[in-house]
Amino acid sequence: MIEMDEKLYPFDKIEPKWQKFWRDKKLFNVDTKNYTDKYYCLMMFPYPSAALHVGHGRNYIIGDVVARYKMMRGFNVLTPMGFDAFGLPAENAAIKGGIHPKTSTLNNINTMKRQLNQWGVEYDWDRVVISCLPEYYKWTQWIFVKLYEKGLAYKKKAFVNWCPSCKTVLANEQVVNGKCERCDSVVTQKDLEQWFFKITHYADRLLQDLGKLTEWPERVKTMQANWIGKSEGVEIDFKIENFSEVLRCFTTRVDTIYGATFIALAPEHPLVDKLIKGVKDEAAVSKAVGKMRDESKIDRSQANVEKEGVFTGRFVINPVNSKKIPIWVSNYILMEYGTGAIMAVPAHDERDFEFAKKYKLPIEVVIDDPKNHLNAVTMKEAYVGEGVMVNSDKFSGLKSVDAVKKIADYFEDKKFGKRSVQYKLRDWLISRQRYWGAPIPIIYCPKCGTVAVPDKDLPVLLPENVEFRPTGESPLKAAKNFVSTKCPKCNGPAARDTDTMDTFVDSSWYFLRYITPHLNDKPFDTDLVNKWLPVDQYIGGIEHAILHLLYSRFITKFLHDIKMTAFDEPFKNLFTQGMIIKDGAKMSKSKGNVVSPDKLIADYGADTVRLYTLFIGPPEKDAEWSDRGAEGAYRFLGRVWRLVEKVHSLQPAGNNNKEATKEAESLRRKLHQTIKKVTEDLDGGFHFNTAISAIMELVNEAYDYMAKSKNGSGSEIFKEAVKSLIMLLSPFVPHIAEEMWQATGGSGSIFKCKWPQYNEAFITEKVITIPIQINGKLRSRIEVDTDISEEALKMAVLSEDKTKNWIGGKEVKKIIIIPKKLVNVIIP
RNA sequence: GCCGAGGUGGCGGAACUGGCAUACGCGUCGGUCUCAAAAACCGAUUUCCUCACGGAUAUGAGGGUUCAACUCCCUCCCUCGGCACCA
Repeated sequence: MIEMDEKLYPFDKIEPKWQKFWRDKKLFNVDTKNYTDKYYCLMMFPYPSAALHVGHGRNYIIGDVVARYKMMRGFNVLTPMGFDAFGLPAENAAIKGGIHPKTSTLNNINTMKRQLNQWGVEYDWDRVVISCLPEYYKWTQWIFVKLYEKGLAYKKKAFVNWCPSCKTVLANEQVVNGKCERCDSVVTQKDLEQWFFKITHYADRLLQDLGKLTEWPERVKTMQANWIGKSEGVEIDFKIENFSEVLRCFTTRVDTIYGATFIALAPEHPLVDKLIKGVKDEAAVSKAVGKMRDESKIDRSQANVEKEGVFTGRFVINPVNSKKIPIWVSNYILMEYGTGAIMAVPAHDERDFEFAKKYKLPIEVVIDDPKNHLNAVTMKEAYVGEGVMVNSDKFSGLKSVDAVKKIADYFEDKKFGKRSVQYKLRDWLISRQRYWGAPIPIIYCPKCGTVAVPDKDLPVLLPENVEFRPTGESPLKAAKNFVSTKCPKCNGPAARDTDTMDTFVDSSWYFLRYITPHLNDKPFDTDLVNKWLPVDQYIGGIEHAILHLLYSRFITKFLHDIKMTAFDEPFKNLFTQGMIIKDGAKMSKSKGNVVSPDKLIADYGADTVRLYTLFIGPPEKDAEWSDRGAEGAYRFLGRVWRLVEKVHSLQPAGNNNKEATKEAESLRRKLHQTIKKVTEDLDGGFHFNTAISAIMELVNEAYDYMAKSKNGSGSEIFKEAVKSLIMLLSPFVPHIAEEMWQATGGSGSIFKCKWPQYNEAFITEKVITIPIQINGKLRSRIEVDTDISEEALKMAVLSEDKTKNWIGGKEVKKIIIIPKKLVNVIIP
C-alpha cells in the first residue's frame, strides 16, 4: 500500500472542482436541432441498483472516453443516460423490506447519478429517460397498441416457461440452460394464455440484416444467427393408411427419403389421439403417450433424456415408393419445431439411429460414404455426411448434395410436398404476472371483446396502492379500481388486462426517446430521430448479445415499417466490453469479491480508477482487477503531475522547432509518434490499453530529455511535448488534464480544444538501426542513413565487424534486404 | 456434438500486412536519497550456461511452408463463451 499521508497530487481538490465546472458550463449538453457534425454515443442504460462496482464502471468510462475524444475531434456529441427502471429486483426488495418499488428505484437512481458523477462520467442529464415514469411508459404502451393494430401483438394459450420462484412466465430468451435467467430456479412449463409479440414475422429480416452490421462484433452476430436458427428443407405430406388426413413432416434431408423406416410424432401432436383410437393395444399405447406428455411439461432440454417411444399401430405411405412406414410417438420430437412430426432415417441421423437401435427398427442405407462403404447391419453410428445416393430408384448414383435439390423439385412437381423454411426463434412472450412494469393497454369488454386502449387514454397508469406479493396471479387483479373500467368502444362495463410488460419491451426503444425526451404528443420526433440515428456508437455488455439487441432491432424494424423511422437498424457500431473479475469470478455481493469505487476514489482519485480500468487490458476481454495495478496508475499520474510542474507556462505554445540537438529530435519524434499511435488507437478501435502505454513511453522520454538535455524543461520542444501530452491524456483522465491545462496557462475547457495533430516528417528518422541476421538469427545491428541505397547497405553490412566474424570467410549465398526493416545474410 | 473467441515471462498484457518476441504496467532484486523507513528516482529482470564477453533456448504440443513464423497451412491438446434431441 502506498502511504496515503501525502498525496502524489491534490486529486481530492481537483476532481469536484472540474465536475462542477463541466456541469455549470453544460459541456455535455447538446442541441439536437442545431449541430454541424453529429455523433451519438450511447451506453446501455442500467437497471438502477443500489451501488455500482468497478466492473460496472468500465462501460461508463469507455463511453465517456469516446464522447470526450469525439468532442475534441469537433463533433456535436450526444451522450445521454437513463434508467431501465421497471423490473423484478425492486419489487422483490419491496416484498422483503416494505419500501414501495417506486421509492427505492428513484432513490437508487440518485445514488447512481452521484456515483457516475464521482467517476467524472458526464452526460446530458437534461435528457434523462426513466422507464418507470408515466411520461415514458405511455409510449411503451403506445408501441404495444401499434403492434396490436398490425396483428403483431396477440394472445394465445400455450405451454410457456414458468419460473416458480419469480412466479411469472418468462420469454425463451430468459431461460438459460433450463433455468431462470434472474434467479437460477429450474423453469417449468405451464399451459397459460399469454401475450406475444410476433418477432418471428421478422425472423428472416433479422437474420439477413446482420449482414448490414459490419461494425458489430462477429460473436454477437453469430449468437443472434444461432438463436434465429434458420433451416431450409421440405415439408412432405404422407398419406395415412385408412385415414383421410395427411401427416406433414419437415426435413432438411429430403435426399434420405428412401431410407425413412419410421415416422415419429411429438406426444402433443394433434393427430396422436385420433390415430391410436381403436388400435389393438389402445389402452397401453395411450398410457405410454400420456406418460411422455407429462414428462414434456418439465423442460426436456434440461438433461439428455433417454429416448422413449411407442408404436401407434398405424402406417403412412412413402410417396416415392409406396412402402408402408410405421408411425411412432416419441419424446425426442418437439411439437414447437417444424411440424412436430419427422420422417426418421436411422442410417443418416444420429437420433433416429439411437431410437431405431433401441426399438429394433430397420436401418436402410441410402447414402454411401465413397471412402468407407456403409453396411446397415454393422454400422455403429449414423452416417450424416455427404455421399453418393444408393437404393434410391432413379436418384441412385447422384451426389447427395445434388439430390437434395432434385428430389425437392420432384416433390413439388408431384405435389408430395413443398420447400419450407423453419426457424428456432419463437414469438416473444411479453406478459408478466408481476406488479412493477408497464400495464398492458388492453380492455376486455363482454360485448366488443378485446379492445386496445385508444391513444388518447394512454397511459394506463400503474396504480400505486397495490398488494403486490407474488401469488402467481397478477397483483393488479386485486386492484378493483384498476380492473373495472369502461369499454372504449361501447362505453359499457369492461375489465382491464392485469398483466404487465416484460421490461425488455421498455428497453427496446429508449434510444429513440433521448432525441426528444420531453415530447408529450409523440414517442419521438421522426425528423430529428432520422437525423441522429442510427446510433454511431453503442457500448454495453455481451450479456445483452441476444435479448436486448435482438428485441431492439425487432422494434426498430417495426417502427420503420409503420413509417416512424427511416432506418431499420438502430445501432451502427456496437462495442461489447468484457467483465472485470476479481479472484477469478464475476463480482457479486454473494461472493464477497466486490471492489467498490468509493474507497479507491477517496484514496487515489477518480482519474486513477479510470486510467487503471482502461489500462487493465483490451476492453472487449474479461480482466482481473488488481489493487496493485491501480496503484501503478496512480504513480503514473503523480509522475505526470511532477513533470508538468516543471513548466510554468505553455502559452504561447512554441511551434518553433529550432532546437536541433539529438535529444530534442528524439523527443519530438516520440511526441509525434505518440500522437499518431493514440489517435489511431482511438479511431481504429478501442485500444485504450495500448494508447495509454504509448503515453507512458512519451512521459518516460520526456523525463529522459530533462535529464540529458541542456535546456531541460525550459525548451520549446519540452513545452510542446507537455502541452500535447496533457491533451492526449484528457479523454482518459479528464480532471487532472483540465487542472494541468489551466495551470499551464490554458483557458476554458480542454475539451473545447482541438485534438493534437502529428507531422509525419518529424516521425521519420535520419539514421536508423537495422538488425542483421545470419541465417535468420539476429547477430548484430548497424546504424545507417534511413535513405541508404540497397547496394550501400549491403556493403555496410558485409564490412561490419561482427557480421564479418560470423561469416568467417564463407561464401555469402544470398542477402535479403527488407528496406528500413532488416537484413538477412545467408551462408552455408 | 456444432459455432465462436483464445492459449506469449512470476502476473495483466504488447507485436503493423510474415521481418529485432516479451513494449507498457505490476511484482521481485539491486542501487541513490535518508539517522532510518515510506515515497520518489536510477538500474536489472524469458529460462539455462558463463566472473564476464557472449552463447544456447522459448509464444499450448507436434509437423509443414519460408531466407525469415506468435503471425500462414495440417494434426492434436487445453481454457472460456454461445447453441444444443431444432428433424
